Amino acid sequence: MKLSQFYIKTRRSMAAQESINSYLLEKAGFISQVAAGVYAYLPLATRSLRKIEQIIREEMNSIGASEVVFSTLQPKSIWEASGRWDDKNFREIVYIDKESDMTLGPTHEEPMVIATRQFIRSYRDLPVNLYQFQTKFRKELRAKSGLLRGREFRMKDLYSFHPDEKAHDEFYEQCAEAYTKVFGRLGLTSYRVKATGGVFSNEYSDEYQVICPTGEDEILVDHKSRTGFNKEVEDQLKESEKKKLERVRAIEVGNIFHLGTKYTDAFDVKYADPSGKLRSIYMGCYGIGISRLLGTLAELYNDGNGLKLPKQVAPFEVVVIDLTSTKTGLKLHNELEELGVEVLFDDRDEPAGTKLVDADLVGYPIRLVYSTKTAQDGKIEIKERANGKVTLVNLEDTVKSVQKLLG
RNA sequence: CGGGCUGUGGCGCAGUUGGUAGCGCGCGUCGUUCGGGACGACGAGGUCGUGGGUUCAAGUCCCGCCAGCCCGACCA
Repeated sequence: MKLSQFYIKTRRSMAAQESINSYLLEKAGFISQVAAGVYAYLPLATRSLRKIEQIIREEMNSIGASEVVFSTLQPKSIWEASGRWDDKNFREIVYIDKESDMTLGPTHEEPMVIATRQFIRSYRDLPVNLYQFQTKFRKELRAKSGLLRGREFRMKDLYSFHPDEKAHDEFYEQCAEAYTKVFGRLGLTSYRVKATGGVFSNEYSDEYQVICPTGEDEILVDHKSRTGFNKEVEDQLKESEKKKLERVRAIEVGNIFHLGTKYTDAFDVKYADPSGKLRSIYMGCYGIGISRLLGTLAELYNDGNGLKLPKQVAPFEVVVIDLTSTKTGLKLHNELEELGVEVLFDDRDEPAGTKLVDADLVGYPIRLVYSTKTAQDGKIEIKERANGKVTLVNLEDTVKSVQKLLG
């Protein structure tokens, strides 16, 4: 891909911002703010979000879930049926258009139950595991911290339906393992943290938290087992238990809930067991904040010069900068692209400094610079963004070296 | 929803005791440059968030509203 044909607009001057993730993502041209807690995802962010979603997609598919795309617009009747329409706490966070009696979906328990109930009549129809990538809307009283708490945000939400509690718990654990894998693949160390169920569930929930000093949650963790407790439930711990835990700030990147039969019973959905007896359906829901993950990664992977996103989520793997008047850089780019490497060629008519500064800002994991200096010895410079390591390799070995670095 | 701060060319900002708006970057043209956001010359670009009010005169003073940021409360 040539940079001139791809929309990357980095910013030279930016107002100082408290939030590192929105400052850097906006400066590097990933996002553009629309309103408090509302951002447009520009081409760079779009590519990163896709890569994050693909990793999640693979892990969700591997535990037997099917991807769907449900509607964002939801009629009032959906909420009335479950009784949530009259739940004041819940209603306060929902964008409602009173004229059409429609809402912008803040979550999808109800639509999932409604869409599946006619097909879940027998134990043979269970389990059902559906997930989607969706934009959610919630009236945050105070949007803040860039992508970490928005009023509009990307989310992966999975809903599962099971014949009994035991079956649900088994899937719940499978999903928990999948979540640990997802965050690991993204380059994050996640902690499974006990928390209250909030307005969604009367039971406990498990949150997936990533330690980050700028996070808004306070949790108590055990590093060895990668587990912990949210501050909101700490008074239920014994002093001796608390002593063993470290208190840290963190960002909640995912969570999983036991919903029990709350929603299925509300809609009176039952299935027939082998003896023909009608039974309640057990449900769970499992969320991952996609846009929040991008914010978290930006928050953790950066330095004074810009972003350092891990290669599995960086918008491109390699950038090629040719400071000579030859076609060497372009040819290299073409060759890498042929091989399936996500490579960008900076073909702008800009001074060297601009290209180098932008490369650091966007944070391409691998930067190739070909210049008259390196050309003298028939070499090219390879720089790794993550550790700043610079090596000079023979021009003909470039592709091999890049592939080695990309693993 | 309470408290604080801030709204001025595209972006970042300055604007004194009220006197009719300026700087840097970016942008356009030309030339010189080319390994860390180059340099020179010329040029384009602003109803100062918004609605009232005070005044001969308001970017500047007063009041309301809106928006953004931060703290708190709240929050899958």
